[in-house]
Amino acid sequence: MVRVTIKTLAEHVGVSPSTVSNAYNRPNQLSGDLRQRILDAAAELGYSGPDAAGRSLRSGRSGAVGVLLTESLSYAFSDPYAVRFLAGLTQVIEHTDTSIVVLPPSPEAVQRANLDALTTLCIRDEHDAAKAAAARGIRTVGTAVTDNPDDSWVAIDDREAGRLVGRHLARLGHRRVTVLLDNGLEPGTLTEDLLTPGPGKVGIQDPDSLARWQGLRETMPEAEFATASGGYNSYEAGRAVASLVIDRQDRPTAVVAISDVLALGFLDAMRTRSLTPGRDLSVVGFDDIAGAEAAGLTTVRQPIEEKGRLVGKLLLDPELPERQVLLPIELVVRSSTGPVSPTP
Amino acid sequence: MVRVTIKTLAEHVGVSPSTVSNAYNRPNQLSGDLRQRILDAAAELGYSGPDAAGRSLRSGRSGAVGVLLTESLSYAFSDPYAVRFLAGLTQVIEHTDTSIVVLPPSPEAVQRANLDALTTLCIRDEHDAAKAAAARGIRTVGTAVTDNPDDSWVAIDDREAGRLVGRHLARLGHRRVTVLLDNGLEPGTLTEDLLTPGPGKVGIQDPDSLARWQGLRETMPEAEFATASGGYNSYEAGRAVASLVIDRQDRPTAVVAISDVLALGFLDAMRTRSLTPGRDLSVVGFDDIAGAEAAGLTTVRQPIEEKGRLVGKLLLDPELPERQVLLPIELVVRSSTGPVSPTP
DNA sequence: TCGTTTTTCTAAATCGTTCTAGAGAATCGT
DNA sequence: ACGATTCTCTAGAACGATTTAGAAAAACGA
Repeated sequence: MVRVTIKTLAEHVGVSPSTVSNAYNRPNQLSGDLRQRILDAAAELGYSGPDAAGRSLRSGRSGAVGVLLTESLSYAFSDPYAVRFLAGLTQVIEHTDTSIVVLPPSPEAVQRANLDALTTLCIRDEHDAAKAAAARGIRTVGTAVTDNPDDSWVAIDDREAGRLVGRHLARLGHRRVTVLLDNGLEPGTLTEDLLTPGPGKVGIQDPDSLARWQGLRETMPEAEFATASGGYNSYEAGRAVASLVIDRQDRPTAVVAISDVLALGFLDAMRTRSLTPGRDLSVVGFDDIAGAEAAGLTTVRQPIEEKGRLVGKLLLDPELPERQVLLPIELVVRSSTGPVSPTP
Repeated sequence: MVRVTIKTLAEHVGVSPSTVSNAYNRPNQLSGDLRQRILDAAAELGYSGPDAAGRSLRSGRSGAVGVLLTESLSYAFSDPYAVRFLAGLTQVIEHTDTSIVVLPPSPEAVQRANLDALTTLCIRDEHDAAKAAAARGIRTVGTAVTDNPDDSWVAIDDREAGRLVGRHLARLGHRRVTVLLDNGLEPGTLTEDLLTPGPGKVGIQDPDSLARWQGLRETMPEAEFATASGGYNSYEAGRAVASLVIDRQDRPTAVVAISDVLALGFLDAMRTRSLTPGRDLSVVGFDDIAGAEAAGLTTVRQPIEEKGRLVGKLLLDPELPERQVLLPIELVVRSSTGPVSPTP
């Protein structure tokens, strides 16, 4: 079976390839009569419209925007934050004939994908795939604040988010804080302090997370920090890492997780041990995902879906006047935090 | 700024374009020394590898597989079934340098996307986008059973799923059943019976759903059926449609929802009205999504994630021997169904 | 009716890459 | 040392479409 191309079809109808192209792309450039004849012939020959590859090569557009997110692709659909963001993104994209390419975190894949623009989410700048994305020289919408006035991004003030948490905990009297990371360490590692930047500690977190830790630290100058890693950003990881934090002599009085999923997993582990959040141990998360309210988790809310929508708009239209958007955040205090209890 | 192409780079290094291409695609076709020189020059000129469009035009491959799902794209990330399926899909795809294109339900978008293969999910064959997908003549993996031995698909026996529910309800003594659809009707419509095929009733449901209704009907020959539509396949729709079903004189004794989300929303509405599922009204769903167990929903379980994984494998490798897979299903009886209570 | 505008269609160049076939140099086995 | 094999590299033709500039025909305005 020989492939039907625009040329084949043009010959069959007796017109030039340009005209067939116009029949599909610029209907008002030819008579309705001829256009219909072309479309009929197309149906007859089984031609289903211009080939995607040829079209995007010549036109320089592909009608797709990419999302590069998380260290691992399958988290894209299991992490509530990512799902929510994507839901917002799709809302603005779905009526535009543009499709969304979900990129695996591989430089080859990023290089290979047909895209008009892309956005990155929850990925460290140092990651090879992120570097590949930057190198492609494709239009990019970020989710973190940058200095460059040419960049476009939609972000929250992560440092301020950290400060909100820090002030809250300081006011409640907390001095011993353990921080829950999602990566950079072997799962189940607990170290004194990984937050202070130093040699060998760069790139441990994505820039957003780092800023949160800085804000936290800044507003709790008198506190001692420890660091625990669940290895991944998941409910399971939060639950698993709990044993390291809870079942030790110098248990902290507060735990701050880099994300709500991690915090929710941790809360679950506390429940198992019959510990009451907010009384025996205070727990804070970030983002305010769907389950946070039900679990009574104190967290810093950000408009995740709105973030996705705004990123979507910027991806679609690079000419938008508002190219750098800082979204509002808000500390939502629930039952998982409380004043530090007198040592038993 | 002039664009750097393979040709530019080749001239700069003093080799042929073919050689540059080989440097990227067939490293063992040239000396390591020359290859390194080419890569260095690329870095210097800011060339980040072969252009995606040119490459996919020439090679005939694009390194991407598409997913066409649901009538509306944003449901893709809010419907637990779709999310779970996608999670399975990504698991097998993420280590292959292949990306996943999420297609909006528009024929233009489907036509325009650069894809090697695609799969459809929860979409009626009659939908324009589905037709466009079929017309493209691209390799397709379906999620419904077909007769054609050349097709490849991963599916469950939807008719049998319906039968499992029907037998269960019949045994419990139910004779008045209302069926909850997700589309085909204005939201909030209640009709006598839309399941019997007939003129004007074709295409009301996707084929999978239709099969479920057939199985249900088949095993409940003595029951009377009514149909209610929430308009969409969502928790909200399930809750909204409840008023139509519950607050009327001839309330049914059992409600069968085409999906668990719909059923869960319905259960929520019952709770609001202080009705006890399984006693005042029996409710059944399909799929056994994450929330079903907690809600005590009787449902027909299918291995959603596994379905996604298998579809992914078939999308990647068309030569796979197992090209038609029927997955096992199982009726999971929980507290939302019970014997029909004597009329008060 | 005649110049002007609009409509309808086309020729030819181009987008950036990969592929096939093969040339020439280097290496190998004996 | 000679034919056979392997290693490097290249020329040139696709891949399938869109775009630009413009020709020919038709419609328009006065």
